[in-house]
Formats: sequence, structure tokens, C-alpha cells
Amino acid sequence: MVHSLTEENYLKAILSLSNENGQVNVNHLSKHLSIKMPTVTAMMKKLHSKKLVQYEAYKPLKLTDKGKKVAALVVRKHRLTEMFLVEKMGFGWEEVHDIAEQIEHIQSTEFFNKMDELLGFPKLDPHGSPIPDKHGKMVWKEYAKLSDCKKGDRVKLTAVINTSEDFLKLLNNKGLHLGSVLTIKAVEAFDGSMVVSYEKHTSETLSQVVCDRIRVEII
Amino acid sequence: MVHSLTEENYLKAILSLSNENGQVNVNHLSKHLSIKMPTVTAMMKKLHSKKLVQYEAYKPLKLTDKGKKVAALVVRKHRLTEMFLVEKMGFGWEEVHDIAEQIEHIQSTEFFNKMDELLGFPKLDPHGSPIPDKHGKMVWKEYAKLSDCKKGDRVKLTAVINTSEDFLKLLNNKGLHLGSVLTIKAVEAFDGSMVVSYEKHTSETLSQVVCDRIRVEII
DNA sequence: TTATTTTGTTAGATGACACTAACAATATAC
DNA sequence: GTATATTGTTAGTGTCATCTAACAAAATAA
Repeated sequence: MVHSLTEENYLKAILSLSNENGQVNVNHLSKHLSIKMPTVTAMMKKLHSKKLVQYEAYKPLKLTDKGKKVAALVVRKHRLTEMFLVEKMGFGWEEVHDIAEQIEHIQSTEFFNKMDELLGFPKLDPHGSPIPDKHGKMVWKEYAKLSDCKKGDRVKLTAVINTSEDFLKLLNNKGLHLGSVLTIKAVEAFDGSMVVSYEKHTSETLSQVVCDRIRVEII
Repeated sequence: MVHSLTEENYLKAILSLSNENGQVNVNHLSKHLSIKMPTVTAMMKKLHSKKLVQYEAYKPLKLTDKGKKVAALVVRKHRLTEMFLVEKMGFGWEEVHDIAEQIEHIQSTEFFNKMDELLGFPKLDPHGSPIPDKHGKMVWKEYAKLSDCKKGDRVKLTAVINTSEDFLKLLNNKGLHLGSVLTIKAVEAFDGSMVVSYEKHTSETLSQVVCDRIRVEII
């Protein structure tokens, strides 16, 4: 079964929003895709009838297993493309996203399998995001959200969920990178922000918005 | 100005048909694209209003200079992609066409310029077809059609126009390849077929259909 | 608990690109 | 030079993915 470029984009968006926020509703999806809500509703009905999405009026959206697989395969194609553009074609990381958004819709399993092979079957992309295998299986080590950890935890930064330029810049400004080992010194009940220490930083504050998007391994 | 995938395909088809046959009409295009004539007529009107095609009812179709450039840039992207897939990714020539048909519509000048660079700025693809430069200029050496040559001419096979599998197989069966040097021994007035000799072949007959699609340099 | 805001749905329209059916022009054959 | 075949156009539909306007449900605030 093939799916239109449009359908693929909706499925991918649902997957990525549900990784970021847990719940996904029509409004989120609408904003994320810059597509008006009625259009989203209509597409959800269509994807529901194709058994890719569980949709009931006024209920949050969920991918079916089938939908999850399709979405994961698109993500696979996207991440392999980004890797390929950087590693094999000499592009900078900031340049590759828009190209990968287009190439991820190319229909040719062999094309992406070849990239995979040439790249040596990578498991994670440079943001720490997992690359699904050719069956759509994410070897997603179910990392914890930093925001779900508690005072005293020592954790290793293993992945970031959002890869917007602004977010990466913020991490950079604070000297945070994949592999950083943080100790949680305090969690503010008021705004969900965390005070952490790592390396030369004895006391840095990270807002809840940031902590929500950081994935860690508790050590 | 960007053009839809659909528009690009029409423009490319007109360019390729006019290289093959000289004249292009709605019926040819319709067959070539497997799209019904009324749809083609409608698109011609649209492309005319965008000044990409010269269209007048019942007249043959012609690309404007602008249309020619757009079409040539699509061809450039197609041929570079084919080269890249073969040279840099290890695909066989028979596998690459369908993938290239999709990738040729990717919108990213840098992506294709990078391929061009990695390939060492090739001028011809392995079929002998010229690769337009980044401005859409074909360094088309205006090769002669084999079918326009006359008895006694000695010519070098420099390019083939049609790249269907059946056509390439025929050339292969006859031991013809790029660079073959042919001597024209006779031209049959009746059916336009030619009797030629080359290498170990002292007398081979090529039908007009074949001769029309072979480009040569007279030496 | 009622009022207001936010979120979601239905209904109806639009543009792009395809189709079929019917008719018109051009080209070819007799 | 009329008849026939081929080619091309017009008119009217359909589907996909989008929109706006209007209304409805759910969540939040007063």
C-alpha cells in the first residue's frame, strides 16, 4: 500500500508530536502543519478509514500500529537522508532539513537501504534520535524525559526531541551536548524548571519547556 | 518561479519528444504521458498563459525559451541523479530510472550542484546524452541523425535519443555502442533502412526507427 | 453554575489535475 | 472531392487537499 505525500506528512507529524507531548489533538496538528483545523479533521477521518489513525470526534488522536509503522518508515527515510547529505555529500547540518523533507517521500526501498548500507547502518542520528530499521522498528531505548526526573537523579543526556535551530542554539549556549552528565539539584514546583549541575556548570536553570524535550538515561 | 511536478513533467516530455521527432502535437504528448488528450489541451493552455509553451489550437506545440530552460533543468537533475546513483551509490543502470524520475523534482539547486561537483562536472551521461549546465544550457554538439546521413558517410556513434530497455537491448544485440564507427553502405529508399558496416560486422541493417534515434558525428 | 474561551465539526467553495462524452477541425483515402 | 479516419477541443464530472463561515462541544474562568 502506498500513501500520498500528504498522508505521510500527517502521520509523521502525529508521531513526532506524540513523542514530544504525549497527547496530540487536532489543534496541535493544525498548528504544527500550518493547515487549518477543518482540513485536519477531514484528513483524520480519511486516515481512520484507512486504519492508520484511531479517530473519534473530540477525542485525542492516536496512530494505529499500522500508522506507526508508516510514520516510522518516513522518519527512517528522513534521518537516513540527513545523515547521507552530511556524511557523504558534504552538507552542513543546518542545510539538510529542507532537502530531507522532500527526499523522505521518494518511493524506493532500495534507495534508502543503499544509503543505510553506505552509512554503515547507523542506529542514531547526530541529534541522538533513533533511526528506525527497515521494518519501522525504532530501537527506541525508551529514554526518560528530563522533566520526569526528580531531585538528586544523575542522568546522561542521550537525545533531544526538538531539533529547531533555536533549541539547538540554547543547548549550545549552555554548553550542553549529547553525553553530558547532569545532576538534578532542584525542581521548582512553581514552573517546572530544574536547577542542574554538569561539568564546569555548578548551577544552571533549565525551563520546563526545555526539560520536556531532553531525553536522558538515569545512571 | 517554481513549477509543479506535473508542469515539469509536461515540459520535459515536450523537450524530449521534440528532440526525438522534431514536431510535437497533443496526441503525441498524450500517448507519451499516458494522459488523455483533453487534459493535455487544458495543460497546454495553462503553460501558454505562463509563457512556457507556445500554444495555438490545432497547431504543433513549441516550448518558449523560458519553457526550454525549465525543461532542461529538469533533464539536468534527472541525468545527474542517474549518474550519481550509478557512480556514487552502486546502482546498476537498469535500476536508476524510476528513482531519478522522482528525485528530478526535488527543489534544491545546491543538492544537484553538489552531485555535479562530486561527479566531476560530467558533460555527457553514459548514454551519450548531454547534461545541461546549471543555467539550462545544453552543450549539445548538434550531432547529426544517423537517418540523415548518406551512402558512403563514415560516422561515429555519439549518442542515443531513446533510452528504453528494448532499444538498448537491440543496440547490444547488434554489438553497437557509443564510439562505434560505422560506414554507410546503402540507404534503402523504400523503408529508410540503412545497411552499415562496423568492426567485425560487415553488413548489418538498421531500420529507420532505429536510425532516427541514433546521433552521430561525421568523421 | 453560568459565561467565556478554546477546541472541534459541518457545510459549502475553490484550484489543480485527472476523466468521459460529444462535437469540430484537419489529414488521409478512395 | 466527398468519405473516413485521425487529431483536437469543449463541456461537464470527479477526487484530493485545501480554504472560510457558521455552529457545537469541551474546557476554563468568573
